[in-house]
Amino acid sequence: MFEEHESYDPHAAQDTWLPVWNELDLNRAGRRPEAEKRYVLDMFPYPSGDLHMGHAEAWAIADIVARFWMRQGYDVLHPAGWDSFGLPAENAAIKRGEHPAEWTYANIDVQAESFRRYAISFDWSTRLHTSDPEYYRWTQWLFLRFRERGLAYRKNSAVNWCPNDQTVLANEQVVAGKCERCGAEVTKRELTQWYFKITDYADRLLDDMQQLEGKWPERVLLMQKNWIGRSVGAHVDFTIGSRAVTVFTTRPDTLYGATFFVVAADAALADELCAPSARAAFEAYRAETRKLSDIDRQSSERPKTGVPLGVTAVNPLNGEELPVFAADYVLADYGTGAIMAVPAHDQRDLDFARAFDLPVRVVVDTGDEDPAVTGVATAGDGALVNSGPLDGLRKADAIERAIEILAERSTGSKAINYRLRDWLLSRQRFWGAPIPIVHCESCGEVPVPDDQLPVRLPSDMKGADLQPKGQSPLASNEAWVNVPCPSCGGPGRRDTDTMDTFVDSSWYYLRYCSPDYTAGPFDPDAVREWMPVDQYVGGVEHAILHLLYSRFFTKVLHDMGMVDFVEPFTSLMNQGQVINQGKAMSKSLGNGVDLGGQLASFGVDAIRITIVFAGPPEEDIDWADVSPGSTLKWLARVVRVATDIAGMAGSDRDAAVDKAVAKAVDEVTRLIEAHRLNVVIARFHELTTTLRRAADAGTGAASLRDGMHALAIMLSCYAPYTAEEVWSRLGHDVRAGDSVHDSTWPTVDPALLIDDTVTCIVQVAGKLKDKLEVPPGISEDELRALALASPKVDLGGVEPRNVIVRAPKLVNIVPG
RNA sequence: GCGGUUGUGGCGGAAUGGCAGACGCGCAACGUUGAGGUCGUUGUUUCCGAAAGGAAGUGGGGGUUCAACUCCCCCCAACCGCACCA
Repeated sequence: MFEEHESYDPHAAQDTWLPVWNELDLNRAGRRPEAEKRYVLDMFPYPSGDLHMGHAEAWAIADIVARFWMRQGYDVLHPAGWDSFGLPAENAAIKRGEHPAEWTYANIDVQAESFRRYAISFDWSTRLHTSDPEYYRWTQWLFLRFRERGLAYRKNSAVNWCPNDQTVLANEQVVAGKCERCGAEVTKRELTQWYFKITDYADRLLDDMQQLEGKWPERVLLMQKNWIGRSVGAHVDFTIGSRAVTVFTTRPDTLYGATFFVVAADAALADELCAPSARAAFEAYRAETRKLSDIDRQSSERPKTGVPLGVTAVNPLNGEELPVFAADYVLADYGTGAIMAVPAHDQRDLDFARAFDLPVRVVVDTGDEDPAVTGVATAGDGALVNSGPLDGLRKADAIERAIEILAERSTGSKAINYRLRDWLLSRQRFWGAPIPIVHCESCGEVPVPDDQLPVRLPSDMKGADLQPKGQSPLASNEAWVNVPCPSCGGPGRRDTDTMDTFVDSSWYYLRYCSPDYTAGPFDPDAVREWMPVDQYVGGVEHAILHLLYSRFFTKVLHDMGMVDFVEPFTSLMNQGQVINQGKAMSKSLGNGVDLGGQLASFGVDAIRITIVFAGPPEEDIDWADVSPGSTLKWLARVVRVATDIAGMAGSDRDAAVDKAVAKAVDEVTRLIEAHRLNVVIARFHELTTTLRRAADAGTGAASLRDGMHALAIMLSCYAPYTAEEVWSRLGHDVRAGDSVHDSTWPTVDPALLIDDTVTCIVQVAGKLKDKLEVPPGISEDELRALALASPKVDLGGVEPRNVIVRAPKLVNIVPG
């Protein structure tokens, strides 16, 4: 009965509606001043070339949430910006003989255009770039405030060094002993560097996770918890010569089992303690240790090595003298860099003891075999033995008692230690925010006064000027480096390091609330309105870098009185990766899928829907398993059905259609709220089929029009162009401002959700035997009788032992 | 080694105590068409059966329950994170 249709051309729809939307500007935050605020945020992109499949997934997910909230009447902030400082720009600049800004801003323009075409509902007025002086001015300002609070400081220590990128790395940027960015093996260097004192916030970073429980992925919270690595134990003072040397231990109960003492070979302490007679051997060993890369050093299969330092340490509990060794299995920067070794109850100590033929003394009777014989240390619970005043106590009690005794003698106390290290933030590279400090012969470290910020990067350095040389390229720019000391006016030199780009990204979500604010990093009123972020979306790879740093920044800003919350991101979703043929896309495998090509073939909407329909948002998508072609077919079907319905005259209603629409809207609403974005598409398909069939039947025109409106509005979150096309065909004048993207989520009449009859399952011994259509209000007794009367229920004449009735849905008959 | 996640048709996935396999891909058939399918309809877990129907079935084993993909215990496999952190 309906006319033949021309096939739906998604690209024509894109060309039609995108310019109209740009004109209408419907995604502005603050459009609904009276409404409740919602803040949706994707982890902002790094401008490395054009958008790829990974971007397409992350932003599709966040965009659905943002648009859903807009349709629901919230005032939504969905901002756009770029994390635009960083190494790739610098490397590209060296290769091309340019300034890094050229490559960076050209890429940003490409990505911005792609985001627009990909129909992300950004409020473009928020646009920021961390490499803009207007932005990094405030990154520098924050650094200075942190420094005033003692949270940014300089120290000399052995640091992670990437020989390829020629820069230091934070602990978090070393993955399995390799540079997170380039994969080169990380080595150690002794350098003076800037640190943020994140360890001061270790406890609060742990404790405040309570607020995130259930709203952040469990595994992210666990990763952070393990990364912070809180250990409860004791500090114990041993005496070596005339000095006290403190160790950290979680097992003070095993003090009587200590048979030797170990100091980290690369710690200053080892050097200080070393007896003259042992010096030559020690220095040779230390030199060996320093040559090892982290990746070698961290292997637990490596045999234990070490050298005696020619001194002894006195155990404060029993006065025993223990030989002192320097070894590389003790870490210089964990605890105090020194340990008491209890080989019976610690595997590493036991391995060392066996290698060096040292005594093994059992002090906890765990019921296991003697570690000295088996080579397996026993870490379990048991009664203390050979331990003087601790004998007979169980492990937990012995730990407490040992600490009491130590405290009485002032040779120890309860202590908490963290695996978390301070955040090394200085980098010996060019394309980052300069550290706003001037070094002066007479005044020392002098902060650049606030009114002289930003300390701008020089614009005249390009290409080979930026070549890494072990110190920042800025150091060779004499005109930039030499400035008068802000304090005394004498000759000064700028700090030539730049900040880790993770500093930039630790506060961008605050800047988005008032991107043009000039009186501070953000307008406190705007932040009070929008923050914290209601929905944050990003990859799990940032579980311990960006997310931990941002939480730290927020807590510091809270302590400074600048924000009134302690957690920046209320809810977090980690989207999965887009892979191909079972493997991550990579150049070497040649299995990359080009987003631009996919969009050219199938259009934006088909790709967005294909991505979310492929599975739950947090699961990986294998592009080899999906079929954007069939998604496009369905979109075309929706447009056809809409066109047919738009052409139907009449005001008659169809109760079945009304019910189906109400149910679909009700379910879709709840599914989106629960982030079950893939299941929503199934409901869309079903609703489309319902409308198609009813339209073919030719009745209920008014119901069909309402139903198609509801579908268009819901679809607007997923397939913005197709939804607008449908909306327009239904008679709305989009150009005049009547856009589906300014529409309101359909309301549901609760009466329509109640069915006249319910399907009741009849089971015998838990197996399905019959289905009955019954009124929803049926009584238990009626239903029981009805079920027992079913011809499908054959009990062989035996009385049922039990009949479970869950009216009106189920009857389960348990035979006798 | 420690910690965690996941395991459902040929495939992606639905169902989180109550009809296993929604929805889609693929495959097949029928209709429409001059033909084609980016159109419409139907079928499609496996085994037995012509059919009606029956049996089995959510990685494996055990348990709780009237009832288990779902909750509990053990095992296996794959993946992820941390890894000499005292």
